[in-house]
Amino acid sequence: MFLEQSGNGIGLGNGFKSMTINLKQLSKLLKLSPTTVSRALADYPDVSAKTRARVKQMAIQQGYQPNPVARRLQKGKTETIGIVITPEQNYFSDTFFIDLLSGISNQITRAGYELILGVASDEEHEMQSMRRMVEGKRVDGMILTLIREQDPRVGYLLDRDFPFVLYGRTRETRPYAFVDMDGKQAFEKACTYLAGLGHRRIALLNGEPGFMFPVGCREGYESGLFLSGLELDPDLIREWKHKDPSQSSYRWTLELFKNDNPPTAILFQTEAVNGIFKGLDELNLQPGKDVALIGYDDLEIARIHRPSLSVLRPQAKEAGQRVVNILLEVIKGEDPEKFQEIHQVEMVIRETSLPPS
Amino acid sequence: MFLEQSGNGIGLGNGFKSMTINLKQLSKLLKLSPTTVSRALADYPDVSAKTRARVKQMAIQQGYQPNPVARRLQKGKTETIGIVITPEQNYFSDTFFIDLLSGISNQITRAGYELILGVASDEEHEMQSMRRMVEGKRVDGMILTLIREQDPRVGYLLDRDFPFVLYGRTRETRPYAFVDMDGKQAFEKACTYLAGLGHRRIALLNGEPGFMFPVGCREGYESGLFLSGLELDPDLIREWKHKDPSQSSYRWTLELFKNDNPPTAILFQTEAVNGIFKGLDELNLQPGKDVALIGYDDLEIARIHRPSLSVLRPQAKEAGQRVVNILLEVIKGEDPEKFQEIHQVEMVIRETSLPPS
DNA sequence: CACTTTTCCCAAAACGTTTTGGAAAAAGGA
DNA sequence: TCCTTTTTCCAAAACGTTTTGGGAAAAGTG
Repeated sequence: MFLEQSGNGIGLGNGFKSMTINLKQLSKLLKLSPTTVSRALADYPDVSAKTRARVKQMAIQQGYQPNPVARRLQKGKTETIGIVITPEQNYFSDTFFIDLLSGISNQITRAGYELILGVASDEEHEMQSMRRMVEGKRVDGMILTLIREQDPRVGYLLDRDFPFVLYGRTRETRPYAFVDMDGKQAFEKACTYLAGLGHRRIALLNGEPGFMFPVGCREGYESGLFLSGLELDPDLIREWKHKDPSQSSYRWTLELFKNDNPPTAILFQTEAVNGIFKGLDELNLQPGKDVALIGYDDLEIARIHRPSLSVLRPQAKEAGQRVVNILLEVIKGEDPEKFQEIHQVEMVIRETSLPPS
Repeated sequence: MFLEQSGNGIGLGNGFKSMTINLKQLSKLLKLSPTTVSRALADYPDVSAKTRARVKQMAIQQGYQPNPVARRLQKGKTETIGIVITPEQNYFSDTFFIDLLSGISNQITRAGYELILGVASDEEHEMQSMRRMVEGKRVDGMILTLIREQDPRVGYLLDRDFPFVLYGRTRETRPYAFVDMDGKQAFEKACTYLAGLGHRRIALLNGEPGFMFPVGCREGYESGLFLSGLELDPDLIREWKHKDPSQSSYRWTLELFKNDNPPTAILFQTEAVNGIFKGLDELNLQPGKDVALIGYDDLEIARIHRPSLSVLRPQAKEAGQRVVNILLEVIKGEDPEKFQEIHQVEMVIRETSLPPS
């Protein structure tokens, strides 16, 4: 008897039985105008408490949910934020990135937003994918990860005042919003800890230059050495490659111990641990016993290996949530400069950080 | 002089300088109606070749891109497809899943669609996230991965005729579209290969029951044994846990060799390789030399380990692309029953598949 | 009672497209 | 020339919301 108009239920070409009701139908059911129903659901003060309750109850009973596409058009917002990931960089190593993504996703959902994902095979496609999102008006804001020292994405977004937040930092003088882990403080802490145990030859097997995160790690390493009264020896610093962390770190491990005065401890990103273990094994050195190890990131391998690996543990999930909350503020129009967070990194001492033998 | 109306360029609350032009403005520039411009760009035959060319050129020059939100509202489609992933299951292990996702993402972009991602911590949230996408009219179709034997998601989507495609299969009598790897054929091939080398005691370290993919693996294993005239020995079959593949497979490896008549070869999912290597090491057994190994999935560790691991290699990227192409057909209204694909799995012989010593 | 204020509701416009259903102009046919 | 067909274009409606700008009724005030 009602609902004679607006042939609903045959939305798509296929037979999807849309059992959904729209605003007009709902308002007819309530004998109210669409305006009032809309405003009742949005808790506007100019609709009486009684009708508001009535509207809300009927909405629940009918399972009404406003069509997000229509709302987006009217509001001039996509209620969507974008992220582009690159598989080539071994970034999905175990739990770290997925934890970050998990924090991001949950917070986005909580805000009623959507997360759209791009997967790009290289830097060029990464930029292309982002431009499609931005220029195609598909997102209200962008989240950037795995930041490079010179990162064209940041300049691009700054140039058009498009809202974005970095997980990480870059070399850029204009202010922007970011959430970063205090890699410097973390490596400083790990380095002074090892020095405190009596280690005098501490090596750094760092991430690939060009990316920003190894920069902080190195600063912390150098600062840790200095605070502990140790000399910096360039022979104790090596960099593994993103393309194959295990292979390159394996080779550098072997090389580090060709040194006349080899290290008694190594700091590194946990991503590279397989290669280090393999190298040490080949050299008949026992991890933890003959060489102390502290990795950055608490991956599964770190926990299950025997001896278990001491690590620096960033709170990826929390960081992801912060990134989203900040981005939502920036989208609202807040000044990005106000949102520059550096999160502390916890050190988890397990079995590979003993004094030198 | 033109463009006096519709204050463009101040879309969002922030200062994003939208340098975009909309259809109305473009049509005014061309001294044509929006209708004609829209139809020209969509290659309708009822607009002359001359004006069509003129329109297209101006569109490019002005950088016009139709607002996707407005198009979606009018077309009654979201041009979006959804996927929900669960981090708890160690699914992001290395390159496999990201390859699948990469294939999915690229194909979706090519179709002008969007991929929205949900991250759920458990089965309940997984369902919740999917329902939000489906009932909230946020997607036109769903992609499901990591399928369980009894998977409520499939029944849910079938019940409401909502378009979806599985990567994998489930126990469900009603027809549905899927792309699956031929795990059975793969394990059969690996098993007969090992038997052909002279192995008589071949173990299976399989994935956790409840999920669908170990079912095919086991079938192939049993069939391979049968074809090779070998007896099935239940003592040679063990199952690792998704929560910690390494730890559980480590324990099962030790147990397998407590057998009076231990295996000379092991078939398994590469995900569990760390635990197996560790177990063999502890037993002073050399992988490849004392025990032949073939893993399912070609992860980085398989390639870089010495000896390198022989593997069964599914073409994840291609599968991802097929999943999307099929889903787009199903969304168009094609019968899902027509799209049931089982992809062959390649065997890559490396160094861990030698005859028994 | 007359006037003002507050409460509660709604019609119409707007968001930017695509589709519908012509209509005018040009071309073809007798 | 007159009628029919084809070509080329366009005004208006529609998609489903939210927002704007009132307006009628109720309540308060003197």
